[in-house]
Amino acid sequence: MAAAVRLFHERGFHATSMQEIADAVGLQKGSLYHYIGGKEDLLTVIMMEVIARYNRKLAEIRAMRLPVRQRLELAVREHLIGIADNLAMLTIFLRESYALGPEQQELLGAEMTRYNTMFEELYLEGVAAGELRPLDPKLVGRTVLGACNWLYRWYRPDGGRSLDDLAASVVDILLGGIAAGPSAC
Amino acid sequence: MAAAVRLFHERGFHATSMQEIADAVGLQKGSLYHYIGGKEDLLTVIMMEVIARYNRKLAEIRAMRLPVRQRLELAVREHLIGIADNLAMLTIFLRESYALGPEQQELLGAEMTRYNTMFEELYLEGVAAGELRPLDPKLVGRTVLGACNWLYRWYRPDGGRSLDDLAASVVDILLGGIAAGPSAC
Amino acid sequence: MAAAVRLFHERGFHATSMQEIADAVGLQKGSLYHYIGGKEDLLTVIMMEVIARYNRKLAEIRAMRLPVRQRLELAVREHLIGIADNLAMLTIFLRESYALGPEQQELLGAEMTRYNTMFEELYLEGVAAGELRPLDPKLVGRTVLGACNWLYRWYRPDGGRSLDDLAASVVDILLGGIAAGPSAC
Amino acid sequence: MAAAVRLFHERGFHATSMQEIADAVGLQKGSLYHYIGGKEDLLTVIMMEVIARYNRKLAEIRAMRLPVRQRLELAVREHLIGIADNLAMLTIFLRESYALGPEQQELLGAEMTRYNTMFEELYLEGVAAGELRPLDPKLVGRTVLGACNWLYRWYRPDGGRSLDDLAASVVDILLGGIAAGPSAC
DNA sequence: TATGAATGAGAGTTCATTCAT
DNA sequence: AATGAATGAACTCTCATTCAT
Repeated sequence: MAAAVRLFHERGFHATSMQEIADAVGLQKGSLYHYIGGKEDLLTVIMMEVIARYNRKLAEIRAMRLPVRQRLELAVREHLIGIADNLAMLTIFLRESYALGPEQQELLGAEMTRYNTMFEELYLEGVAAGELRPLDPKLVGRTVLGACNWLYRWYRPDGGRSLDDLAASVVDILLGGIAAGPSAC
Repeated sequence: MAAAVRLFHERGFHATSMQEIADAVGLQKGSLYHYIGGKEDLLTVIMMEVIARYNRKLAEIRAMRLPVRQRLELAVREHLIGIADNLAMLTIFLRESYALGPEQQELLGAEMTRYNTMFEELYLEGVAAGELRPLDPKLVGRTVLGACNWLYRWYRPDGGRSLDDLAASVVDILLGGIAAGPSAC
Repeated sequence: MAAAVRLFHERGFHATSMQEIADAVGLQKGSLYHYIGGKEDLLTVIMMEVIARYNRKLAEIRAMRLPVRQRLELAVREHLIGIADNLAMLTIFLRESYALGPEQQELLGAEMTRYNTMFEELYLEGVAAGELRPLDPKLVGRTVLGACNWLYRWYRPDGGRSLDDLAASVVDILLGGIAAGPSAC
Repeated sequence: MAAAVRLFHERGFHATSMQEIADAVGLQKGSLYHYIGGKEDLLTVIMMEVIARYNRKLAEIRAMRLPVRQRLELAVREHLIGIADNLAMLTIFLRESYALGPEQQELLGAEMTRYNTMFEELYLEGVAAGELRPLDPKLVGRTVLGACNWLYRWYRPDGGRSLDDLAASVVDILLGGIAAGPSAC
């Protein structure tokens, strides 16, 4: 599994052969099939693990006893950190989802919708509390989360700046916008 | 080419065979090699075309005689519309970039950096003019553009709302943030 | 095809690899797939060819202007000769039918039922004409045809006796029985 | 063994994996090798058991104090009943014999020849007694026994008619032939 | 007696690409 | 300009069997 995550991340799902995975764990490729159902299974397991973790985390955050705006900020921050801290798994998750078969894609899609919905509800709560601007919630979710997801495309852990700083900055951008002054308010 | 774009979009690069492309254009698969250098060439051409178009467009926008904030808004809007209007090509561009060989990836990366740099410079111009908040320009670029790029994952043209509206809303979110009141100002 | 027939006959369907077929025709095994859909296709084609030929032949014989008993004798004789003359194909047909997938088996089964039904009708015609004993027609068909089919298990073309003789003898056994005297008459 | 018989019958020898046999008996597949020498051994044992049983039975029948024609009728009847009553084993026996290695096939072939020879001798005894028509004994054996063997291809135990009836009818066909009147006598 | 990890050979199949025509 | 036969390497996956425990 760890080997698969590493290889799928480095070379991509299609470009990784079972032979390479087997080599990485010092087994014959046939031997892998004692542990897994097949190559796609490996991907499915990774994917499901990621989304489950994310859904769990977001549910926790929503339930916290904090002002809604702080909870939303936390949600965004944790989303970002979740990517940066598990760059390999999340790169696979975000990049290879269309490599799954239709059924698995549907399952995955349903879980992802759950995540989006939770985020939208959190946002709506913030709007109701007067802490967030009233906008199309779906669009907010997609825009904010999309901005975060893009992280996997450029974040490299060996960067100088701390991850917390970075997350804080992104949160600032998304919450406050980039426009100056009253124009956006 | 058009056939390749359609098929790469629908099925993905790896899942599309030369046979399918040949079928789509009514040729034998061997005959394709009179027109193209190979499968990866096809992808490269699509990719390069997209990024060239984007670079050209952004250069134009930057050079316009408009207040910088309007130019930046336009840049974001055009970025979004460029995706939505060429969903197939841009899906391929954003999704399949790692299917390219290392050299092509480098070439492509250089062009993409150019685009990002232009955007960052535009942003910086806005900061200098006092129209945009002073933030890490790289991060702003990546966040704003990332939010836009995510569009390819969920935008479907048959939606009820107009594309212009949608673009305007996204611009509003990114420029103004989602937080309410003076807190973000 | 001819190579497949020979190899399937000699070694059996499962024991014949695509590699061996490819070797037999001087091609790479991948090259076979320009001509066939797969290994099972090869078998299906052989099977369908055999049963079609048999159905055609029996329909012809039934329609002949001959006394019904002669037509039935001819049917049995031709059934036998058809096996002996195409021992390879008929061995495959009779021995490997369960190697087909369920759908192909059903198709094949339907055609085989057609053959049996034609034979039963011919028999019934003979009964109506008073030329054949009235017995359960299904059982007659299965018994007579089963006796013939068994030929593929022991007939070897290099035997001394002529095939016509042999067929005549089997016809005699099946029509006249093996019991002596009036007991069976 | 019972599990193997069932599975070989249902799916065929090649289509049955050791895993499936192990599952059927609630063992791990490695554990099977404490009891058997291998997959082919399993088949060999089944085969040998069948032919031994048949040889024993036919020897008994030959030795009975009955008119030869009755003994021959009995032999045919028991041959049929032996198939119908042990459809799984006999299907395997009659269908999978070519799945054996050459040596086992030779051993098996020798035993089968013994059976045929006994049958031919019984027939010859009947001819000598004037109770059976003088015909080529080898051909009689192959034809009569072939007709019987075919039973495994169509007999299904849940049929309405009794097995005894069926056997009697087949015996009648084979002994008396299907032709009417003196023509066959 | 039983496990189950591991083997290793081989299966059928796919596919981008080449090239003589 | 186009064919289509052919390649050859790579692919995922299966399976009977072995063996240390």
